[in-house]
Amino acid sequence: MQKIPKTKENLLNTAISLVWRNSYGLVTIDDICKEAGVLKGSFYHYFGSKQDLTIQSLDYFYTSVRPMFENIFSPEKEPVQRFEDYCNFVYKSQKELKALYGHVCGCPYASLGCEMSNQDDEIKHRIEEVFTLTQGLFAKTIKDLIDDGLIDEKAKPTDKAHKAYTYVIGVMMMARIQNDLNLIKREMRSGLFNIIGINVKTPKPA
Amino acid sequence: MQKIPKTKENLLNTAISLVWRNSYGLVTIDDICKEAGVLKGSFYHYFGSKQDLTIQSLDYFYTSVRPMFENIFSPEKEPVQRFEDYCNFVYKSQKELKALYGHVCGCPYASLGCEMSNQDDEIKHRIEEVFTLTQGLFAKTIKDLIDDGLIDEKAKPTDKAHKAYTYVIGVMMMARIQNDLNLIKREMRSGLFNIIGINVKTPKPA
DNA sequence: ACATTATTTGACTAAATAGTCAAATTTAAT
DNA sequence: ATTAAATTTGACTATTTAGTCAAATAATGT
Repeated sequence: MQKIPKTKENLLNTAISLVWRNSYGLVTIDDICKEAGVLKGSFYHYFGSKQDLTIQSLDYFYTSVRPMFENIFSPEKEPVQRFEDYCNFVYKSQKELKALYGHVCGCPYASLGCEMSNQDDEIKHRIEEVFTLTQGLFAKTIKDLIDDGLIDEKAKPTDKAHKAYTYVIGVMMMARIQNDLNLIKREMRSGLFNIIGINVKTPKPA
Repeated sequence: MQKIPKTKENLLNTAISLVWRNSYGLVTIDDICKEAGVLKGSFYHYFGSKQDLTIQSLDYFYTSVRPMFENIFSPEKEPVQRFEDYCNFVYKSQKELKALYGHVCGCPYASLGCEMSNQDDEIKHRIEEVFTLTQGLFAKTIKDLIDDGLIDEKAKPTDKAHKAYTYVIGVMMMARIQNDLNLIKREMRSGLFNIIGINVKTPKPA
């Protein structure tokens, strides 16, 4: 873990924030510099282009997301609880973002991927990587549900995980497009549990 | 139905095509004019801005999509068949687009909505309208499934329709991001039928 | 045929944007 | 304290982009 210069980290965080709540195409290098309070020369000292910055942002962002996800999906927890925690985490994060920026921002990987993955293979590759890892966490949890006899094992865990994750991306998209936080509250957990086959009752308090 | 001048229609179609396969932010007015073989002066004769063009494109595009959807979801057909036809239609369209442009283009409303609906309320409004209408078609079909005794009626049709449509949007996003047509083939029908509660067997030949 | 309206042309401006660079400054190492 | 490396500064260029406009051309109605 090499330490990142302050200005560089500032630019990375600013880029993530701006692209997440707006879009890749709408955010210019000037925007990022202005918001970060950094001059253009400094930007080009650390990054070769917007594409370069974006790729480094994705890597940088994932280093902060990964440990959270591994905590949420920790195998030491009850599998149902992992999905509960996941839904709560997503809702809480999106609520914070909406409070900050006035918009439901959705999934940064899905939004960026939708816009950019048919333009840039490096971006595409990184996003697919995140998708694969997250689906892996889903699959492991579903496997544990089966092993615990909590759901029946008609479908393969990886298949269920894939469908469940696809649904989650759908919810995040709809919530962003319609700028509706309640969509996440109402539809994320219930739909996810439906697809996986968990008995849907009122959620346990976090 | 007033007739649209040739040049204007050309610009509308070009804009739809370019934005669909790339993105809103990446496509410039110059791009659209160049691709359409139209000079900028003509562009501004018909449209006031890119935003104006986009809104008119959405309206124009939906006039061609709507009758197709109403045919697919015609109440005279068996309800299961409607969903079969819907899946086949989506797959076929995306296959054609991929053959033309080399990319899975996904749902134009969802992609544009993701990028633009927190920037522009008029665009957002039109996209939500399409979503509402499509979910209505889903809900009607699900209601017919219940009436025919083909699925049990635990959940409300509108609720199921909403979850089903959310899943469809998820599939379209994943297919676009990963540029993978097979995702639509493999996951669209099976996931949709699962959520709705239709017995999933091998699809009937179209 | 004539007048009116719609459309097209192409050159134009102004602003935004990406990217460069040498010199000045700060930081870190010996 | 001195040197070397890293960082910052701010002014610079070139290109792209949105948008304007008056004149020329084409289409339409009478």
